Order: sequence, then C-alpha cells, then structure tokens
Amino acid sequence: MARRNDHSKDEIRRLAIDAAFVLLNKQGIEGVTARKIAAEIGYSAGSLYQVFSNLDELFWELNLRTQTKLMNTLKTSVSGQSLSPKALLVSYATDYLAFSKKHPDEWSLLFEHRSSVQSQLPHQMIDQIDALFALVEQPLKTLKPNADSASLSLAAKTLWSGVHGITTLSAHHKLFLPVEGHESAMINQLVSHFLTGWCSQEPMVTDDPVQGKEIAS
Amino acid sequence: MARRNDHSKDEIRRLAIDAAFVLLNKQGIEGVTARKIAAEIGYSAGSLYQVFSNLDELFWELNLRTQTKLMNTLKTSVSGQSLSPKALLVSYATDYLAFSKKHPDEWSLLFEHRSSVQSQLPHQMIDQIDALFALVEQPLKTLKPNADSASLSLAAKTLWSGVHGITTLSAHHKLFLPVEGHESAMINQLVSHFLTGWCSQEPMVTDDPVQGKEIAS
DNA sequence: CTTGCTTATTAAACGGTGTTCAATTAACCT
DNA sequence: AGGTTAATTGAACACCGTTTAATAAGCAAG
Repeated sequence: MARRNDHSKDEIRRLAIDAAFVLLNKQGIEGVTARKIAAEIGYSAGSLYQVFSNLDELFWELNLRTQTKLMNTLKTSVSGQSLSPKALLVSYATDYLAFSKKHPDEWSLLFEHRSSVQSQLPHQMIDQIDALFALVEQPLKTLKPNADSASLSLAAKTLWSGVHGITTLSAHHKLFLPVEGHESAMINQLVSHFLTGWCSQEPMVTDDPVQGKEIAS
Repeated sequence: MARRNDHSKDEIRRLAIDAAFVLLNKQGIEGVTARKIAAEIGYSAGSLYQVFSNLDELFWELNLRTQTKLMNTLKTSVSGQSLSPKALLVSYATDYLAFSKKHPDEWSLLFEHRSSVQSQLPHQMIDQIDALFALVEQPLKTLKPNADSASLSLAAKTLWSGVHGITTLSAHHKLFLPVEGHESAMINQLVSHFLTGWCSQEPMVTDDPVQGKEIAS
C-alpha cells in the first residue's frame, strides 16, 4: 500500500513515541523495538525511518518526555506548602527516589541510554536540567543568601549527585542488595549532613586535604 | 572436529573471559559478542555454551574481575601512608572516580549490566562489596569510636552512594554535561560536608523533617 | 476521465545478535 | 581394532536495526 494519508508525519511521530512509551513501561527497555512499535500503530517498521533518522532519535524523545514528567512531579508535589529549605530539599530528593521506583524503566532509559551517535543533547533536555538545578539551588540560596552563583551551582550539583547516587544504586539493586528499604533514611542523612557541613563552612575554603593526588586522565 | 583436548573446560573458560575482557576495553560493551570471543580464542561460538550457560554468566565473571581490580586499586593506593580519616575517604573517593575514567567500559558494565535472569549475585561479588564498605567504615569508626555498627553501616552507604553518584554522572556525561572537570571539587565538598554533619550529629536522631511523605512502592 | 508523476508504504533482504542442535570425529576404553 | 563417549562445529532459528526495490494511492494536468 502507499500514500494512505491516514496520518501526517507529525502524527505518526507522536503515535510512535506514544506507543514506545507504553511498550517501555509494559515490557521494559528490551521490549521497545522498531517492529513492535510499528505493529502497535499499524505501520511497518520501515515507516518509522520516514519520521526518525534512527531509533536513537526516538529514545531521545522518550527521555525528554520522562525528564519533563519528573520535573513536573518535583515542582507540583511541594507547590503550595511552605517548607524549610532543608525540608524542601528532602522532599525533592524523596520524590526523585519515588519516581525511580514508580517508573523504573523510564528512569533506567533516561540514565543508561547511550547514543551510538553521541551528538549533543537537545536543547530542551538542557533546559530541563537547568530547571532541575534551579529548583535545588533555590533553597540553598535561602540558607546562604550571600553565596555567589558559582558556589551555589557547585553545592547543588554535589548534593544532587549524592541523591542521584542513592537513587541509582537503589533502582539497580547494586552495591548493597542485602539491606534495602533504608533509602529514605539515607536521603535524610545525606541532605541533613551536607547542609550542616555546607552552612558551617568558612567561605572560600580551598578544601584539598590530600596533596599530590590528581585524577589520572 | 571433535575432542581436540587442546584445553580443559576450565582453561577454555579462562581463555574466553580473558578475551572478553580485552574486547570490552578495546571495543566497548557492544564489542563483546559470542562470535568475537570465540574467534579470538580459536573456537566456534557454540563451544562457549559448553562452558557458560549463557553470555550473562560470562558478564558476571567480567564484573567480578572489574570489582576485584577496583578493590585492589583502592586498597593499595593508600597503603603505607597514614592519612587522617577524612583524607583517607577523599583518597578512596578520588581513586573510585579515577578508576571509572581509566576503565570506562569495565565500569559501565559493572553498574549497568542487567541480568536477564536476575538470580542473585555470586557470593564472591557480595564479599567484594562487603570489603569495600569495610574500607569506608574504618575511617568513619575512627571519627566516631562509639558509633554502633548499624549507624556506621548506614553512614558508609550514604556517603559512598554520594561518591558513586558523582562518579556515575561524570562517567556517563549526564545531568551536567556543560560543566565538567569539577568532579574533584565535588568529591571534596561531599566528603567534607558529610563528615562535618555526621560528626556534629546528636546521637539517635530520628531525622524525619518531612512528615507524611512516604515512598510509593 | 484518464494519464502520469510523486511519494508514502511495505515486504524482503542484509548483516548482525544470542542460542540450540544434529552431525562429525577425535580421543578414550575394552 | 572396535565401540563408546563427548568435544566441536556449521547451520539453523528467531530476533534485532536498517536499507531498498517494488508497489500503489493520491494528486495535478490535459
């Protein structure tokens, strides 16, 4: 058959992404294949290549969708409430962890997918990342109103990397399989202690206790 | 051909793992395929299944090898030196990060590989993990000699999850691509602040600032 | 209304993957 | 020497992403 004109290219793109997202959550990453997506939307696999240059492009779209969803979750869950800076950060972190548990395959794809053609992430993705760190920096700025932008950015990245570490190890059941269910306590501990240390920190500390140790490239 | 008796089963197993390890580092995870491994050791792909029940089993062996190597790196790099607890932890963390940069594919396989048949990790792997956390708990115990085993364990897991988070986001170029090269500063900051907070902590704090927030399973 | 052009669509093919299996045959045992 | 055992392999199977030639539906012009 040819030129059915049932759907425009944009419609097919959206249909494919929708179907792939459902497949991702139903069957996991391995379940998202060109032929399955195509079958799901009533087209053949080849047709996908009229709309995506390759499957990687579709995976980027899935990840963008996941990240948008994650950001909306974080933003809306604390909306209205007026929490202390620390409570706010713990709340964000808890939601981050909860999201990874609720949508494990979306989360895995977001952080595990490696583009074969490592171009650079789409600007919408960068925007989402910026928005995430803006969210984290906000309560930090409340705690340290005089901190400059660079140190706020660094603190946010450090803290959130820690939260991400707890989340990713928990999600993949790595490194401490036997003892689970302690993630919540770990998040509380990490945020609490980091904030205590950060707030009690002398401004402008070089902070390099191990001399002569450099990272080998 | 049949029954060449060139090698025993154990020898073939070892040959295959060796070849796969070389392939992993030369061609990345995608480069480790049954046919390539077999060709490398002068056998056919089918022969691998006389020695492994499937390729997953071989991947476990690769990961075990990587983890052992990582542990040896951590242990030997600070041997002899007498560092402060904090400097010791920073040193471990720096080595952890450096390892991920030096052997990116080994590291990726270790933390990204998902067994299709999710049995349970081999006991040697569990032993290595225990050894890692023993290493981390040691300086923590120096800092807090009276801490009970459970809180030491929790602190070690929390701190190391944070270190792992920095490492994994750095290794995968995720979440903060634009600003790189700050990993070292982040590690220093994380360890410093966490230790400050942990040491100044009142013993037996329930530590739950956000009430009514539970993680949805 | 028919002709012809355009192009969306697909089935088939290509080279790859992990895995299985019948056939082969070398090594061992009697 | 002959028979048994089992290591080894090539081919097959069912997938995968991707490409492509063939098809045919829609459209524009005559």
